[in-house]
Amino acid sequence: MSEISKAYEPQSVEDKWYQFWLDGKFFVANEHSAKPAYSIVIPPPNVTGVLTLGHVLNNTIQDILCRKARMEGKEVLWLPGTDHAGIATQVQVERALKKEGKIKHRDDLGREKFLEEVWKWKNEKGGIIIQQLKKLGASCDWTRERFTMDPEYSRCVQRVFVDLYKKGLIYRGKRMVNWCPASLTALSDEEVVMKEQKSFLYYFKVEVAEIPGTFLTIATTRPETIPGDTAVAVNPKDPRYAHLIGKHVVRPLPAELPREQKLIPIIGDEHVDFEFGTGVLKVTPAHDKADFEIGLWHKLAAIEVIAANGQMNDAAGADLRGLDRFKARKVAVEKLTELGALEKEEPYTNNVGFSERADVPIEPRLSEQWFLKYPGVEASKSCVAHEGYKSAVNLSQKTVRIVSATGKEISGKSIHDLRKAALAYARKHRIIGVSFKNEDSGIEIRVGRQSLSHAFSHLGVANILAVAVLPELIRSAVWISSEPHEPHNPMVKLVHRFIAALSLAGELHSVLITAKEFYDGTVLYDHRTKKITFGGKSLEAHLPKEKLDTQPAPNACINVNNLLSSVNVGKMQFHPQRWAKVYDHWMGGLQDWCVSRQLWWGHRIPVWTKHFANEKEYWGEPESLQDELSDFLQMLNDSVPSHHGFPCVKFLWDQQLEKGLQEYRPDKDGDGFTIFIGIEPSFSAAHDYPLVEKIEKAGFTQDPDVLDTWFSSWLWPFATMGWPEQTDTLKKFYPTTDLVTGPDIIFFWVARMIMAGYEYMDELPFQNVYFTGIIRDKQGRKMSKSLGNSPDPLDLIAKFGADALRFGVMRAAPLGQDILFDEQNVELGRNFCNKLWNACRFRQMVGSADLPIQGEIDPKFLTSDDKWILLKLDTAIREVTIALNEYKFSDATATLYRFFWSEYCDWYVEASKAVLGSARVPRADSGVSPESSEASGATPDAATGMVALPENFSARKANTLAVIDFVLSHTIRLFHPFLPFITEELWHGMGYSTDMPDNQGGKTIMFAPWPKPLNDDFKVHYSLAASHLKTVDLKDECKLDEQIERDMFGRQKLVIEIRNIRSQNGIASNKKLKLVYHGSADINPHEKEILKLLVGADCIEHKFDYHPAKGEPVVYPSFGGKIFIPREGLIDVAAEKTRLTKELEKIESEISKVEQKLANPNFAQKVPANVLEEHKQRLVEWQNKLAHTKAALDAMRG
RNA sequence: GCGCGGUUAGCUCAGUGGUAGAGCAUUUGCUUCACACGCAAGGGGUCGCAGGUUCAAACCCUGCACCGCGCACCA
Repeated sequence: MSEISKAYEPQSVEDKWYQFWLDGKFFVANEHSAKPAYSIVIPPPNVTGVLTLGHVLNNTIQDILCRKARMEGKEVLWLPGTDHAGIATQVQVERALKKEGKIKHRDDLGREKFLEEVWKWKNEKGGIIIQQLKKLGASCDWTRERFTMDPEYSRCVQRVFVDLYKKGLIYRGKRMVNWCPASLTALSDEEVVMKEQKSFLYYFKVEVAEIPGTFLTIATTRPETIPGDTAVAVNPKDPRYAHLIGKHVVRPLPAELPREQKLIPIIGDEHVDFEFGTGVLKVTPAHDKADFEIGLWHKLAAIEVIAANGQMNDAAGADLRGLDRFKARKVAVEKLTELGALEKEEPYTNNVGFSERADVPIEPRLSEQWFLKYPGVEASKSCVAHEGYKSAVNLSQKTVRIVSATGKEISGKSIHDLRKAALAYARKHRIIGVSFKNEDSGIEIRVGRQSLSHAFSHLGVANILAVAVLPELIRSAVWISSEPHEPHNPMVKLVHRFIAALSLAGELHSVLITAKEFYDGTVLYDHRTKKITFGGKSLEAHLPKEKLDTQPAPNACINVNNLLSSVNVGKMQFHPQRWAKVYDHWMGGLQDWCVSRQLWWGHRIPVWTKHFANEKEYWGEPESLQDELSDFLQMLNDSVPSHHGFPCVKFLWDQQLEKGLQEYRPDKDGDGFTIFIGIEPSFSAAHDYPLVEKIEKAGFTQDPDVLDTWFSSWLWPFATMGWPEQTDTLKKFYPTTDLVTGPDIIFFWVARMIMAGYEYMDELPFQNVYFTGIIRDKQGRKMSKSLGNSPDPLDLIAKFGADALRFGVMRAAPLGQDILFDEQNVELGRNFCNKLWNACRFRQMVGSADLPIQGEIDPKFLTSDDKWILLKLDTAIREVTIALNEYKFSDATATLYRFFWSEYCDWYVEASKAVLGSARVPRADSGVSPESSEASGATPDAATGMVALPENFSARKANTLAVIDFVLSHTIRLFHPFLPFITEELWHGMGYSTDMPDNQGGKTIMFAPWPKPLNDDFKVHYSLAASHLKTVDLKDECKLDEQIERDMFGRQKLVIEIRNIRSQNGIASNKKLKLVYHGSADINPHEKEILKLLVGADCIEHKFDYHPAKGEPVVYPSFGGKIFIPREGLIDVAAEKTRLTKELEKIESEISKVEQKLANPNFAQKVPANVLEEHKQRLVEWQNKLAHTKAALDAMRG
């Protein structure tokens, strides 16, 4: 830092240091290191994406965590990479090609050519976001960068696909799927977003065929699907229509069909809500999920009337054929009107599913797809910790350790022991819990892995209805299980019975049940209000009143929570924890995942198929096929290294699609069947492999579909580390430590990674998940390209610097809240960097060449300011460390800001100028008046009138510099995770790196030790504490740090008061004051110098006897005496009077507040002693002030 | 419908029962020898509403209102 510019210029240092870090290989993780591991896998951004503020937030957090971990001596792996983002990328490239005029549709190029274009695009744009992350300072191990379509990664994806098939979890099925007519692909449920739509509800009538002249009126939002209706459904309990079941109606469309072809049955189905519309439902099995179910049940035909592209097909009839589905809706309404069938239409608001990507309404469509039943579900369900227990539950090896929320630890030899303890506890306290075993609903409350009945049977307790559970245990030992797909009505009934049972038992008084199967509805009995609520509503809504009347008098409280099925319980922490509930809810209602996509860009499904028209055709084939395959098998075994661990070939076959669905196959092709051959990794990716060639020669073709992008993303934590081999990287860094991501992909990604982790690594993929907020603009709107409200982070970096951007975003990002982004945040970050820069610049300027950097601090010369700032540093280190451990990044930045700016710069540095800035500094330890030059031991220079340097001056100055260096070298390290660039620059520039060992900060601040709170030895040595805390008797000895704090606080109050008087009296800031101190002994000379400096006085004259002018302002220092502030010329008596009167009012109001409290007899009686004392003390202080202020006012009158 | 957040200064937000806080914005005064990307001093709040518990409530309990989000949905 030889050339120090006045302002920090980030542009001139950032690139330099990033290159320095890369050159030094400081980001590279060593899997053979002996250091403890810390790892994060990056949520891979879309390969063709550009950096957004969301990425900035996300990756800054990860970088902070990684950099702190490095400084703590951990071996850090931050594994970066990108995602191929199937649909997004394909759409993007397609659009670009169209724009370039290369194609009108992707079919123009064909699959192979189109994919070439995508790869080209990827190779051109793929690096952009990576470069941008580097600009931000991200300390990723770039040598390990991965892409989800890297050959090795693809092999993992294929391997998993085949493996899951073999486990029976992947199947092919003809199902209702969410079809996107724009991208022409199926979507998973998660890719569909519901949007409210204003539309119309159309009422049209149909004639009952068997009873001419009788009409049914049907309400629908989708008249265009009428040609696809194959039934009309009514509720069999509906008296209006029940008698019509079994008869038929005439479907109005397509109008041109003969009447007999339009007869559809009237069926009875419980699903029909007779409150809604007219109570008559049209059933369109081919275009509605619910109707499909009804169709299955009643064996109805399905007529597809909407084609894949969203246009009506031939079956829709002459009027609608070829029309877009929305145009068709209008036309259908016109047609109904024309036929006289339309009765009315009314405005109606309903929710319609939209394709998240293409933003068009999805079409439920019958289609043959690959589905996955999720693996690893059981372990995944319970692994996320909930509020209430601290996660230290370990049921393995039959030993149990549970730490309750209260910190109380319960230990037992086994779950069994705990149950016994629970029972004993319950007997003693006569507390009752309840277990249900309900065969009908399959609902059971269990303890541990066993049902309660089983668990307690050996104790002779039969038909357990009531079982006691230790309150601390309940949260972790009881859960209610049921089939996730069961309708939850029986559960609710059960809860009612539960409450009734408790009520009758007359023992249990407050119950809180939380079970995911109840959608976390709660049952709560409040003993104060004597009210029970369930799911937020009063119990009256659920239970007959007479049951409530039996409620006993309350005196106990029990919590019952769902939980614990395995050793994984609570091992993973979500931050903030509330997302655990969202996760649980989703896990509780898992639906099979449609994993195939009708796209080109992605992992092509490694399955080859051939359809056989009949058995003969089939039997003609297999021998040769078998022979060929066994040849290849042999060949592959020879050529593939055995440790690879992949079985080479596996038949996948499926003689029939799901039987029940046959009727819905659009291509009724007789009794044919299909053989599927799944090919495992290493081969499917490369088509020139002979195996594939042979298979294809035999007439098999590869499934044209690709896998959902998330089907590759969910393997990210281990597929990036060399899985399926047990690599050293995996051994060292899996499970990863933290995952940082947005809550919007909790289902898409987080939950699925957890399941994959358990399935393939037998272990959770990460220990902590931090969910960031969503970045919004100042008005709270989501950032979006169309709104143009998303600033380019690179522009911000160019304007303010990467550190400023990081700091600004972190400061504005409280845990778990959305962030309203404003450029002012970044400006604040920039200002802060500048402050840091200048504070260091100040240190450079006051130092001199002959003084060492980071000299030893000599306790002998330590002033109270020095001690104070060291204690504040200690506090800051503690606060920042705690905040980071709790993922409270905005708290950490707030602490750093406060400490550095308000405490260090505003007070400490300013005061230190008394020592550093002027030569006329007397000895602090002399204890004599500096105004008397004889006493100070220095003689005035005859020529200048200046006092010569006391002998020990340079030692004192050096000591102050040493304290400054101590504080700065710690502060810079505390800042490093947040502000990597400027801190590296300062670390070297200030010379703090020179004393450090190479691997601990000598080369780079990245490995400098993370500051630790000052220890007792340090504090005692420097008189920051009276003695080691454990030995000190607090009663006798006033704690030193408290004394230091008090003194400093007193001085700050005094300084502020004098400054205030200056300001209120209109004394210009640049005008030096001449103060008078009136007291029995003069102020400590060192203190006096500082006071002069801080309030802008050129002298404080000590007088034993002083008669102030009328209205002369006066302040009362905490160390006694009075300080007068004389004004040359006229005193503005009125202004001073106003000031004092105002102050008086405030004092009086405070006094009355405290007095009122103290006057309350209950207060003195019930309040804790220390609080009482505090209040009394406060009263005394205010009363003192009152006296002073009154005196001052009096003086003004007199 | 169910659930989850939120409601504190003009704005963005801290604040887990004991004297209402920060940053920004704003007003005033300062080219004070680190920093005008700065220094100093001020002004500004019945803590969404209503009850309850408590000696004491922004904080705990109950209800309500409004804002945001998620899930599930009836055509």
